[in-house]
Amino acid sequence: MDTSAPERLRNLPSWLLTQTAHHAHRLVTEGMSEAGARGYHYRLLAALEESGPSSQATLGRRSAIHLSDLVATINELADRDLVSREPDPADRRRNVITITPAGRRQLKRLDKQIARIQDDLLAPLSGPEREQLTGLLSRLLRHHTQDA
Amino acid sequence: MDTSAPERLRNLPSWLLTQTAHHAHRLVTEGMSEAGARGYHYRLLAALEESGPSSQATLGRRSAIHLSDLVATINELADRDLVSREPDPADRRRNVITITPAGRRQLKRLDKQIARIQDDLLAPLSGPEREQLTGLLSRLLRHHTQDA
DNA sequence: CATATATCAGGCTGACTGATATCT
DNA sequence: CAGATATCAGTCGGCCTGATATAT
Repeated sequence: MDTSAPERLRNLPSWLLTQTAHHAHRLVTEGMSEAGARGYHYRLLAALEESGPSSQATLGRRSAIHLSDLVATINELADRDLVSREPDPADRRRNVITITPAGRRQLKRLDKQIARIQDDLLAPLSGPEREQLTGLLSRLLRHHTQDA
Repeated sequence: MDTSAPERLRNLPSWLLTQTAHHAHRLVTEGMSEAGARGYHYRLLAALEESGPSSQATLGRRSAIHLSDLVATINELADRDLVSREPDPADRRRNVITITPAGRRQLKRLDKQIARIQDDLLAPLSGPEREQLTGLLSRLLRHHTQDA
């Protein structure tokens, strides 16, 4: 993961993207693990806090986590009492997932870690450059998620 | 992998990076698999063609592929006769890996796929914007690979 | 002796496929 | 019945750790 890679790759957008993303991912993973969490936990807790108690299916859509992975992620969070999983009396196919007070506290910790990480990640860029970058990436993401 | 994700994430650089990288990775994987290859094959063939026959250790450094994965990757390429693996008479610890004529032809095909993919990936951006993006990403990558 | 090289077994996260049972 | 929901088992690429055998 160190040396400078074949010449062909050095200015290749797909290469630059995946490599920088790898560093971003590494930083996030490290930051999350300092709080005993991982990426999926943050995404799930954030989705829960923003949208309120939800079924797992809804939560999967909102957190962009695959349903089959959601089960395990909720298990992990429920084991730590950061979320609760209750059967929905109104529709017995569903579970209602709710963030607990401890979950909100954990989310706050993770929010702080995440903010710190952005700064590490973007360290070499000026304020306007950071906005340029996020603007360009947003447009790419929109393009590739909308039409596919 | 579809809907719009928690609000917190939508403008988060680490999120934007990993998500766009995921699309990039998907496009590359699809493009490579149309030619019966995968990402590591391209990186390895490119490193080999650019630097000539090499030991596996050297190749690992040049292709940024982990030594433990190199073994399997070379196996796959050697099975298809795209590279050859010969013991080095000068240093019997080493294997000399060489790209074959078929390997060069395959590399050319992959080069074309990769070029096409960059265009898909960056479709919504203008020429100057593409340069902005690669410039910013290059600086990030340099920063995070140098000092760590 | 330490070092370099190649190999193997295995783990991890994130994303995904497919099968199944249950309920609406 | 079709459709939604939750679950479980397993795959995959990319990246990584650690152990081992061999040669320098």
